[in-house]
Amino acid sequence: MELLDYGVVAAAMTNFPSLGSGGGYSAQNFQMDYEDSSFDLSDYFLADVDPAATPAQPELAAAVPMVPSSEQNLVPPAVTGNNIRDALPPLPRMEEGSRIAFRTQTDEENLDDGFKWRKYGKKSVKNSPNPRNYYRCSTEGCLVKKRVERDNEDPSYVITTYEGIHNHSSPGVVYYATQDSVSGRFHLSGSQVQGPCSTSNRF
DNA sequence: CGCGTTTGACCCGCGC
DNA sequence: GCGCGGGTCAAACGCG
Repeated sequence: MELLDYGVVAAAMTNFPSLGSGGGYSAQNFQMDYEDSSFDLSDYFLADVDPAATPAQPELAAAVPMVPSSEQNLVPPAVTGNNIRDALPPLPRMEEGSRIAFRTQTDEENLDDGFKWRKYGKKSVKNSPNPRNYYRCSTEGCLVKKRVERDNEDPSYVITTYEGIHNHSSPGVVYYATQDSVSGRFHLSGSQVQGPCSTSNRF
């Protein structure tokens, strides 16, 4: 298991833009699952969903711990009220085949992450009673895929695996990073904005 | 009618 | 070469 770099963090934000906001659910304790070595992906997030949390105050509290220690000097001293994409240092370009996975405690099978997905397949998986669903981003020209399956060991969790990077912005979601003055941690917040979907490339 | 879902068939890589 | 498992295709169907 490797630590995430900024590119992966950005991928997480880009691929999961409304985690905790747009879908009507909230994510807390957003962190890497360092212990889980059974997952064969290079990047693995654990997102615990608190259904009682208000959608208006989402937070992805582990943005800073995901930064490799060798690059922590790149963290800006304070980013309050700025777009997270402006606050972070230049991102390394993710290769096309990059993947990222989340484990989310939710009853929702198909999480609303702000993007429009089209289901194209369903397969039963060996050693798992739960089928795996395959989705493609329905935006024209976007080749991002995601797999969604229930956790074999704990059906209350849903494992969502994203493959690829969106070549367009999420419809109507903007991110803000704020820093907790007490803990020094950065908090990532998302909010819906009005207007047409931008199709410009990121960064 | 357009778009999304369902589902069986098909393809491909891998291990034996 | 064969079987198995994972991933994708595409026709049929449903829904607004």
